[in-house]
Amino acid sequence: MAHREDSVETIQQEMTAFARRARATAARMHPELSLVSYTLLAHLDDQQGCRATDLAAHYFLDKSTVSRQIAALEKLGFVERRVDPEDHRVQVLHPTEKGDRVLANVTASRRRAFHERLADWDEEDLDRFATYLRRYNAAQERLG
Amino acid sequence: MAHREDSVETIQQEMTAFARRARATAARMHPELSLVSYTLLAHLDDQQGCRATDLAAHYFLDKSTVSRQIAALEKLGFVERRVDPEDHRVQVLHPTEKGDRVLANVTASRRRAFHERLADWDEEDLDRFATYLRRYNAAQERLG
DNA sequence: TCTATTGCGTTGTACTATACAACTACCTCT
DNA sequence: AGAGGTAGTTGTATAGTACAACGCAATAGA
Repeated sequence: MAHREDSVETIQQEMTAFARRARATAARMHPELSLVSYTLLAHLDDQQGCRATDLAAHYFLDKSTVSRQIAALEKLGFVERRVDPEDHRVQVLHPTEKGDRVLANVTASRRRAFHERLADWDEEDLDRFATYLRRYNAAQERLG
Repeated sequence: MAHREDSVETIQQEMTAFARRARATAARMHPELSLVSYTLLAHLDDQQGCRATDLAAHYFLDKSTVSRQIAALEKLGFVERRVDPEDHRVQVLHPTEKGDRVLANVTASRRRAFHERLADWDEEDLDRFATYLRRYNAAQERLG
């Protein structure tokens, strides 16, 4: 009973602490691509291109936010727009070659940072932690 | 080997997804107190009052940021300043009664949300997850 | 004791991320 | 053809943040 309460309390505190720090840490370590830009660019890469609207829906962002983020990424030469010939309202977004390079660098660097943080964890703990996080995020998505 | 990689990749993805969403979720659920205000106010409550400089150091925030956050909390009537009679440069910050009430409400509501998300977890998983999060955050702090 | 340095906090300025609302351009259905 | 919906942009506003310049108080050194 008390134990359950305590664990939830700790989870809350640690998740909160992490959330508070995350953006600033990411910005410090990867100045060339903010956490949000990184996520969007990675999604484009992953999906082999998609629409701004899809990004907005997937990340619960306003379309205006996505529009500006994409405009910034385009200005940096990391993303290009291809107007859909079937529907001229639609722009399919793709990473450019330069965007791919930067994305690969940041991904590698993020991966290094995570590996470093988790260096002394054994495989079983890593696996469990990954599973817990996935489960937690799924629950949060489900419950809003 | 591959397994280790996969787990780290998942942890990275899920932590990133969580970080991206956290502030907006918090703001939606607790409009009266942002994630940062909440954290600062909770710290004051916890420490039985402290200085702006201490908050800045503890949360790796610029002193100007803290100054403005505190000003906002004061304007809302959630925090009061008591000039240290020993050192007139120093203001010791305390939650007001109203601040305590709001803090208690938000804390309770956050706690409910976490309990809801974690409702179907058994005690052992909760305990492990809490431990992992603590370990992860400690490593991140240690490694910058 | 006078001065120089340090520490605490505020204010000016700038930037990023974000939302909401109004708008344009385009598409689809009747 | 007109109505209504969809994709994306732009205007406006807000929050959170940092950095730099400042003012005031305290303290250490000559």
